[in-house]
Amino acid sequence: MNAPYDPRTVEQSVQQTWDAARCFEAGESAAAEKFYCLAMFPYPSGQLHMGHVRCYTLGDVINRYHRLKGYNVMQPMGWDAFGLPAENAAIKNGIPPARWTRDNIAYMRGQMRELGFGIDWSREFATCDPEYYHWEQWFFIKLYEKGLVYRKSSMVNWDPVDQTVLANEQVVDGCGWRSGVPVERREMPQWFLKITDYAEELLDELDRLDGWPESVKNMQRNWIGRSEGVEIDFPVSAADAAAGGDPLRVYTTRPDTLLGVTYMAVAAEHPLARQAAERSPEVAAFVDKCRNMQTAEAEIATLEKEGVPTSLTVEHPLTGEPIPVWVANFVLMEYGSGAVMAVPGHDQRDWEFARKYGIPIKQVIEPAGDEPCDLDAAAFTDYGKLVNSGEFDGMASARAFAAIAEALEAKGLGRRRTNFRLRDWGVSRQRYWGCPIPMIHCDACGIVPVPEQDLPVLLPTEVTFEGVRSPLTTMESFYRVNCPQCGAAARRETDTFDTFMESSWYYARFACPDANQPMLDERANYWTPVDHYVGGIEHAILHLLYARFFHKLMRDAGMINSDEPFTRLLMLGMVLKDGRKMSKSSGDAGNPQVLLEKYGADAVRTAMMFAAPPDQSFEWSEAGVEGQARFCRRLWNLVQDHLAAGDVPALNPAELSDAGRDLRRKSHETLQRADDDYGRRLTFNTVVSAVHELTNAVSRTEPAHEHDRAAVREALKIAVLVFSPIAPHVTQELWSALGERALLVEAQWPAVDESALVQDTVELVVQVNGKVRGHVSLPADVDEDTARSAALENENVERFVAGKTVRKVIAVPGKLINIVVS
RNA sequence: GCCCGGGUGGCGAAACUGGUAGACGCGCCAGACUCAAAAUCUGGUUCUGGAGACAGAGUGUCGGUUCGACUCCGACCCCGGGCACCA
Repeated sequence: MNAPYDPRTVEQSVQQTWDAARCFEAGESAAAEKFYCLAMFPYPSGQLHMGHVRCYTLGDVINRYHRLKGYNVMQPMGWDAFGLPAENAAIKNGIPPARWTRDNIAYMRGQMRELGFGIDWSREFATCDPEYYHWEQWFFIKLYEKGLVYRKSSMVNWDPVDQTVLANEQVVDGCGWRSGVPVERREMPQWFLKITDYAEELLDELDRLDGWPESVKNMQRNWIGRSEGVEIDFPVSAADAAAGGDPLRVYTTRPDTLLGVTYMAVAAEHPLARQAAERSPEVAAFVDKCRNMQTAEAEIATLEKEGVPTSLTVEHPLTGEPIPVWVANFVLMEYGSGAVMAVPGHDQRDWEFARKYGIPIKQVIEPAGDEPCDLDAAAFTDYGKLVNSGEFDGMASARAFAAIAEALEAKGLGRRRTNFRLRDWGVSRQRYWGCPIPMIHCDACGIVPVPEQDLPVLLPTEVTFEGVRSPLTTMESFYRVNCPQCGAAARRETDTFDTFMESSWYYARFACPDANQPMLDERANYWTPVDHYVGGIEHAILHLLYARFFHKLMRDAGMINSDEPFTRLLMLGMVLKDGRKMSKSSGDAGNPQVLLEKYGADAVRTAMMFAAPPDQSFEWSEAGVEGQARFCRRLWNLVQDHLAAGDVPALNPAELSDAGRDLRRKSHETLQRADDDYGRRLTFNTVVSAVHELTNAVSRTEPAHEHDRAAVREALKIAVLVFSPIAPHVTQELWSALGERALLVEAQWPAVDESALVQDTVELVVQVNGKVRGHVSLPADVDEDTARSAALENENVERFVAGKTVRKVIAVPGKLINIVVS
């Protein structure tokens, strides 16, 4: 290797070596501990952007580090291939989504190979492969049979541009996440997965996910949103009961304020509101207005709180007093029972509403301490002590909570209840490019699942688009079927699944991508859970929650024996360009291909790792790449110069000069520090710094003799090995140049030689009143008294101590001495 | 409004357990090599003063704890993310 460093040549040849040796093909083995390393698979949008480069480089660094540490590592890759952009491309350019997707995959796979990711390509699949979605359909039917799937007509978010239903989470600020236009509300029959059955477990298990960032767990906790409260029935007053007798049911987290209720508020869609509308034109007009407002879907949050009184009253469950019922626009039909008890004294929203409409405000809680409380200015919303509450007076809120709950339970008018904010997962999409929902609608038999032997329901790939609507809805060959039960003409479901379905279990399928009977086999239990999952912060809630849900579904179906899918989680910050998230529109600066051709994969990977710690968002700039290309070249030249100077003897620490010993200490410090940075801290930016420092130390070292040159060789080998997870190509080439015959990916991370870390002399900082005034060099095992007198003898220190009284001397062994004077 | 992060040179950042703030890199400046340029190498580079040794100031702001604070505590300002008529 006497040639000058040419990254493209080196990288191609090293990649061929890996391919020939099939280094990254993983198999189940009892010989070493398994390590499943996974980065979130990409949507095949066309080409990689810098966000992808960051994500998969981080994944690959973790992969390669764990190989060096002796694990049996598996790092797979696949494609989240269903989704809207393929359809949009088809509509725009007339290319069928399947072909567009396959072309993109081929191109992006090539880019990943060029970047040198150590991926087990034998496991690759795309979610649009029938062999994959076959099992998703199969599992959906199993869940249907278990009662975890249901069909419900419900209000949905309708995107008028994309002509499809959006999940709540796909609506951002009232607009579709892709189209950007305001969503409308429509009623439609939809398929739902009962994720709420698992709400409790999904929440509780977060406490045990020690390998997850606290911020992500918090986001999931908020999303699931557990609240502890009481469900209370307010009987309809006798005069109104004739119209239909069901009590008005509400849910509250503050039963301690029950005696402060002065009105009830129900949603416009609530049955009581409809009932009142029949009798009162004012109420009917208001209910109508609310519906229109929701259809227009403006900024709900800034909406003025409005309502109308009905002539209905209910009875207070404890006192029997009549309470007026209002229809209010701030009550959500979808949450709880669509009705609330209003306590204007102790809820700010209820307070504002009461002030606006002149409804009485009654104080039932007073501050336990000295907090201010002026019900003319605002509601008092803290917990406190009960007043004006009869037998409950004087109780603290917490005790009153229990006492009032018991009193209600005794009367049969209430019960304690845990509520969740989480809703069931609507999985139907009125789109073409997705997994067909394996159901058949028969006039006689109703819903009939597609029989197992007829799976998969294949998505036709030869289609033509007329407008945005799914071609399936007009494709007779697809939807005209005979009912599997009665044989009569029936209609196949033409909706497809939300693509979050595919990404909810792909990680398990990678363990056994060819499993046939059924979707997973015993290999899934060898590889899962994923030991380290890497991906973008934008998936902190939905994808991760759905995947956790699916894992539990697969566990309860007997296919998986763990509770959680991802043991350790690394959430990447975003790669920004001009302050915005990187995307296709970012132009050349965001195009890794240009950089790859100019500087090579090692430089691009290193620059990306060096730019910032992984969890931090940062603005990408090309400037750093050139610097890292320079560093690769320096390392290359350093190794060449070293080799050109001839052979070295076996390392003998006893023969080293001071310079040799210093270098050797630096080598082993680097090894120790990098091990911690790679394994525990996940700060790969500081690994790059550490390798730079070691390389600088080698450059500066002037070997006194051949023994020192042996220390230089050791330093170079450590630098190369430590650097290899980040820059795997150049390091492989240098590794073999340094005389190693086995591949670097098969090497073992060396143990730190503790004796090399020992220093005979240490430099102590001397401070006077906390300010650095000098340094003293002393033997490492110096006693404290000697250190003190040496510090006081320091010339510059003397100047600051002279004429003053030494009050105290603080000595931190091996670090510093602080002399306190006055 | 509530819940998380974060604020350090011209720039990206480091300082992990309270112990030399600015490692490492980018950029810039100077020098070497060169007819010249690029590349490469060497040195310098927080600010202010000083030829320099050195001194003073300095990690968003104000205050506190401590021999000693980027790090801990209290109040506040700003930036980013998440949630939000959730009863």
